[in-house]
Amino acid sequence: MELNPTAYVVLGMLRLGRHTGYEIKQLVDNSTRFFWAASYGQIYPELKRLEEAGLVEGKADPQGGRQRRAYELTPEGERALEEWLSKSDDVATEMRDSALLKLFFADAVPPKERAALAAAARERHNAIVAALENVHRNMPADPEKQMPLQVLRFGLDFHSWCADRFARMEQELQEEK
Amino acid sequence: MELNPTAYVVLGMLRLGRHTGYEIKQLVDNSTRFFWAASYGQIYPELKRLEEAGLVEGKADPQGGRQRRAYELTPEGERALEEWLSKSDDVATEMRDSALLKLFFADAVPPKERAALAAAARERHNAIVAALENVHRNMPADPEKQMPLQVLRFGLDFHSWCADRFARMEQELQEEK
DNA sequence: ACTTCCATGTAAGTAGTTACATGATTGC
DNA sequence: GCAATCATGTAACTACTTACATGGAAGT
Repeated sequence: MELNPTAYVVLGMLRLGRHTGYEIKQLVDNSTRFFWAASYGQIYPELKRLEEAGLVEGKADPQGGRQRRAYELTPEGERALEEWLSKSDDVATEMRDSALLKLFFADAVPPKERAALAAAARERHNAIVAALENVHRNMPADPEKQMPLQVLRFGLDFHSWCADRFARMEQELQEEK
Repeated sequence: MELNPTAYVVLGMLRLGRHTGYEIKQLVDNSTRFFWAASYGQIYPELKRLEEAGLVEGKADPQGGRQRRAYELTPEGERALEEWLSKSDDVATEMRDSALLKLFFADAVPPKERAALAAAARERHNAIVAALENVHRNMPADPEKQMPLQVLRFGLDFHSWCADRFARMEQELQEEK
């Protein structure tokens, strides 16, 4: 059975504990969204598909009069996740960066505007660094969650580097005007 | 009129000269694809839309018996491109990286496999560096194309940095097994 | 009372990929 | 003669976003 990466996001989050679709969305927004986002429009249908496939199991779990459906991994779901994690041959990186796209074509505008584009990109990455630092602060230390921390550190270094590199580009573009 | 970034890829490539849809695809594959890819399935319909909107103009330009349609920017197309380039408030970065996704959930697999994931990511970025160096070698020096060179240098630094950072993560993961 | 949060879901639309069909030209 | 390249295009599909509808609970 072929699952897409978003399905594994759901499986992965459920491996960390029993959760509702709503909670999965919160978890994604506080962690993987920086390299793999997911919306309700993906998560809820995906949960349904995964349940039909027998990889997760949902149970009604109302809180008071509020409807709620909590899911957990089945043994098959756990197996599917581990199998996917063990394949290191299909790792792919895709980027869609409109800042780099604009800079690429920016010979068409005056040098001042080129520098402004680089500055905007720098600011964006700085904002992400701030957001990640916030995530870091609110992250409970859990020996079972070493890898999320590793990836978070990667993300911090990554966006810091990008901010610096765009700052350098900005400088170079300012000098040549 | 609202255009998507892919439309601006087409406009931007046409600003560099008169081209066919086929040629635009080649240009994209040798340059922007690392931060903004585009397939024939996007390019040809986009050219049609842009022509209807009066931003590009296509003329039949057969080579022998082989049909061919070459496009160039209209003054309105040039204006639309410059206007887009002058807005630095809508620059967005989106990443979809299945390597980071796997690493994020990799507490579920033994340390050895975690290190293998980091190694695979490192290799991927090294391959991109090699590809970009190749692009660099085949790039003609043209004072009108300073920004493509700036962006190419950014890309080289970027993927080199990623390769190094994944190498470091790999080491850390090997030590803790 | 009002707002915010918890919670589930879907419909419509946009974006993008893949695979295919077609056919001429060039180089070996 | 054959493979690769030039060239145009579309149909089917997958992925993803946005906006909406619905309603209970908690906080202020």
